[in-house]
Amino acid sequence: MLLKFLVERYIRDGQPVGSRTLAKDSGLDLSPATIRNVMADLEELGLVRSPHTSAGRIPTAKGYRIFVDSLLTVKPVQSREVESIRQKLVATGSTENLISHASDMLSHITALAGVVTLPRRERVRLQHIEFLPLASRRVLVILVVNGQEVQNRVIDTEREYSLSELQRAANYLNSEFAGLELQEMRSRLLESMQQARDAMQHLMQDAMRITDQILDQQRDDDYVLAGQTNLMNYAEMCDIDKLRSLFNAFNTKRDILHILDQSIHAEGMQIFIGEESGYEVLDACSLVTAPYKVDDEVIGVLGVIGPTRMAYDRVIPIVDVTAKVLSAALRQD
Amino acid sequence: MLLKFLVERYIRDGQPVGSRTLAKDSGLDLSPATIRNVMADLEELGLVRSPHTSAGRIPTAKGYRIFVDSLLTVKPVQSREVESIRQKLVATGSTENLISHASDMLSHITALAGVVTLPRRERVRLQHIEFLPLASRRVLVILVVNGQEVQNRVIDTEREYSLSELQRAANYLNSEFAGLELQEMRSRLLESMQQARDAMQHLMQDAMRITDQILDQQRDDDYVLAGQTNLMNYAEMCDIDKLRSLFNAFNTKRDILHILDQSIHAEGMQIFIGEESGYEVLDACSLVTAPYKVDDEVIGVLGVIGPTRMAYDRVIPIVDVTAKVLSAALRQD
DNA sequence: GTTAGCACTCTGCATTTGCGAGTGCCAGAA
DNA sequence: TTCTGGCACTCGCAAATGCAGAGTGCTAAC
Repeated sequence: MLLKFLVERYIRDGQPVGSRTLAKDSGLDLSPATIRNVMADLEELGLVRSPHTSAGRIPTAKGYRIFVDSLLTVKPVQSREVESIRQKLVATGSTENLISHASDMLSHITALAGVVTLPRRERVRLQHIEFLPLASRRVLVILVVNGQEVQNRVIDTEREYSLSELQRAANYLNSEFAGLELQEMRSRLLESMQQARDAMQHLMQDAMRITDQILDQQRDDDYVLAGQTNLMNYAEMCDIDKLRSLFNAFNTKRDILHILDQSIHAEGMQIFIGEESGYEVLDACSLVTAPYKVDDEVIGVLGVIGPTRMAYDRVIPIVDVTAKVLSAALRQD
Repeated sequence: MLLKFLVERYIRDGQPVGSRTLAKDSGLDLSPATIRNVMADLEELGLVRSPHTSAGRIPTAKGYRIFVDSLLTVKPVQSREVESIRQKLVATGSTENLISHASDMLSHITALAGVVTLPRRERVRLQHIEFLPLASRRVLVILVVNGQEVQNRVIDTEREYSLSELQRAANYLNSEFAGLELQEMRSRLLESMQQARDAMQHLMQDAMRITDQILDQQRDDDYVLAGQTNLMNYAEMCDIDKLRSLFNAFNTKRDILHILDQSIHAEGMQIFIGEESGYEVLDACSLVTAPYKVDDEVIGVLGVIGPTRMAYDRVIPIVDVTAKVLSAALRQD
């Protein structure tokens, strides 16, 4: 297929590619004229376009799509790259560092921007809860969930609680609910509160509010971005206005998260090319993502953002293995 | 002083300013020719320079310096702006959010990039400590310090501890050291360990390692940046290479932190103009900073980064009040 | 179906040209 | 002494021009 060579060539050096170069370089033994005819067909199909009448053709998003879906032969990842990813990640301690290192690795190896969402676990398992009195009527709640994640919130309580009251409450919750999921705890707590209304009523309500907050927060999650500046290297980004709105989108996070959200639900790798994402700022960009999981449950997604003209054959497997390595690293702890 | 009008004019519209415009617009009743003579003098003093023979003059860093030091008349901050800062910050809960909101406000109001270092308290006061067993020989240590800051670390212990052992240890530490500074705790702990060597020996050692870590971490601090994209609006930033290295510096943080560090030690506001900062990436930038404090102790610094050609008369007071408001907001909790 | 050839179009680049803004300097006025 | 008007000069910028190169579409022949 001629499209393949055209896309490869364009990816390689970013210039519109014409019939002559293609004839010489593609290995196919065809004259420029024939190629011109074929290219005219491709243009009619909407797979390529010419930026102006007498320049070569460049692939459209649709063209890239076909290329990626059916023409692409991926390059296996250098085993030494895999090793460097693995080592970097395995050595890392906390979950948060793990995520940001993964993002770094992605951006370094691909020379694009790396992005990794924070892991979101469907099942948040309470391990330990602790109330600590601050000033009057303010209580610090510390929650340990999922092994070693610590969350904390300050709540304003309705009345003042003594230290021993708080301890009793915490003891109760710990003995009763440790090991359970927050969801579960929430409903059971609600139940038992309806039966007996005791002095802790309000405090328990507050505790519930916190669990709600935490469950909520799990939802509107976040991501870690690295190597944005890599994107400035690409010629198609020379337009400062485009660049600004892209960076703004990175900061706002909302739109980007929305796209990443789509790929977390679709099992397997996902590739958004140019305008496919539906967001104007990403028109000139592609996004290659792969979900990562723990215990066979998808808990996040990682990937890279770069110009549509990225080296898919190299990037795709890199994203893939990084997801696998990250999954493995997360399982460990 | 003529320099004043020149700088003001240049700040206003970014064009090299010539003798004619200055003669007409400065209010001084002088002919262009006179002004030309004066400007020649200024150039000799190194306060202005002409980008090429027949363009007007633009201020040098030295020129800006004199301008801000002795010629500047600051505009009082709009009281409604002060109010919006105050409201935004007072409504905020956690310290971390406070910092990032402050940064946001700075960047919004000035239309430059806002930067705020995380507060670093010399005295870290232990409020509560808690050990939680994870897997075998791994213990999660939760430290509450300074009112409501929660820190946590996982440590690998030498041997396995039972839940009750851990609780005893925590109880001991809490009853003995709560309210003390970590430094103090550290030395006392060391002392008592040399006297009696008990079963907890190792655990205590580990606890101490943690306090060390936390004290360390206080040192290599961090900052929150907002509105970087604002900088892309300025003509002097059109050069994509400059822009990239600037953004890289933002990401690396090291150099920026170093500069911010200088201003944390210098009481009062600090202004770095262009190459004064000593870092090449900031050649075309100025940095206006003010320290913020709690209980009369400087614990951080905030400011804005923008082109040398920024509206100092507006920016300086804004940075000033933001520092004050942030200080006040931090005192509250 | 493929190829060669031809006329045509468009861009990129360098060169030229003119204009305007601004300067430096000098001689004369206050 | 200090300021001003005038004049020649210098540059940069922008528009105009011309040219070479790359690429196309089309048609006619293989």
